[in-house]
Amino acid sequence: METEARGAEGPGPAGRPRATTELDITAASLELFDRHGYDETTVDDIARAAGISRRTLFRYFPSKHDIVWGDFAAQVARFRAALHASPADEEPMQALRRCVVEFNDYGADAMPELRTRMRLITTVPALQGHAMLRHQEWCDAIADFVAERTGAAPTALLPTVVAQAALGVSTATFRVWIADGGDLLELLDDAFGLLADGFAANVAAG
Amino acid sequence: METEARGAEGPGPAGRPRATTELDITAASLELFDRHGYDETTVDDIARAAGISRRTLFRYFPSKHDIVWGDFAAQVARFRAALHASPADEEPMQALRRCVVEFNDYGADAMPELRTRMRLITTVPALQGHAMLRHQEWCDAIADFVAERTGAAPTALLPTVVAQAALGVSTATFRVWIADGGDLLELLDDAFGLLADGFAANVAAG
DNA sequence: CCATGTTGTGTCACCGAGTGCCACTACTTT
DNA sequence: AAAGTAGTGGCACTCGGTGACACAACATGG
Repeated sequence: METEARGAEGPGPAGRPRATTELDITAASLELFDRHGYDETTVDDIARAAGISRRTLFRYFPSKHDIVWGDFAAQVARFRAALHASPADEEPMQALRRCVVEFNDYGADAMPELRTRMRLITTVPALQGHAMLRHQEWCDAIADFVAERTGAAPTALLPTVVAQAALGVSTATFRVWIADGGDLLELLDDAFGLLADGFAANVAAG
Repeated sequence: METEARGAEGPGPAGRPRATTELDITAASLELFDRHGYDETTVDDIARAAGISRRTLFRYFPSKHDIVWGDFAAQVARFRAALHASPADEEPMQALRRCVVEFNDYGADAMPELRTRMRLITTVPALQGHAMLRHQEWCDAIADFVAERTGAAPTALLPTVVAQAALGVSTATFRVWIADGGDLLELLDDAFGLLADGFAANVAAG
């Protein structure tokens, strides 16, 4: 694939070119998961669909769970950069709110795939569990941002609590979105508004 | 074990008596995990230490992950009852705060085992992931409570967001406690104070 | 054109978690 | 003593994941 795409950029790196890409594998997997279910799809099924061997598949992804996430690390890097680039006079919680909404704005084209991915992650138990691990990097980005803005250590109580709470809010919002539909970005904006203002004002006997 | 313990209560239920208890298995497992590590301890090791067969072990616990948690479902039931019994004139977020602190008050005797358990859950990746699944019941209890108090549906945005945020706050607090020590109940009280008041007031440029 | 280094791929063997099946065991009641 | 019931253990099997090794496909240098 490097071979055909390199064009005028000169020869690619030495060695045998890669036979596929992470994106191809993820696309093939989501197709299978969506049709037959996550647990019912074996790794051999995926490898066969992607046209590679089982062993090679595990060189592209460390586990079956990770296939669903694609290149999440790159997305987190983008999120981290956006947080860091927020203007100094913007309220931290408002900056967080804005960046989270932007982070989840993949455009209308990517929405169907995003829905499939999030439906799997929020409904399949094995993936629900794994989500926590994948989200940790995302959480760390928030904790670092809050630490930077407040002057606290990234591992102190306030930054970690804000980060984990933000994760919880995101998770809940995605779950509501998958179940009831609606506009994802609007829901996220509402939910993070609640978080910034504090729940006490909004959760009252009624 | 039922056999020796039934005493004057008459004969136990028909059939062969159980050879061990969940608590015995959990105790033996924590010992092994603490000494040799979670991943390094195989299910066969645990079964041998508990004096039962591998097959029987999986009749007591659905997975190796669940062994660490013991009878968590019973604890959640207790938590749910405490929330439901909170006085009607108590602010919901304050009731939640109080109940969470009480929920984690197992007394000084149980502290070493709690530390071991929570150290495993917060540091071993496989258990970190599984924790989300186990905590879901705990989250549902909160969502139901908030729904009850606010009149919203348990699956609406506000109750789910509060519940997930509360879970995130607890997770962060436990992580700080395991890493830095201190008084767990005090930390929880502080963290849930932040959550109730809202982060905006506490997270400001400084 | 051939030799060499480099990188990716496939095959094989293996381990650990988890499950279905079935015989057996230890208790109960009649 | 016979029948019923619930728990146990062994066996074989599936599936996810890993290490080792040979092989294939590219680059470069002679």
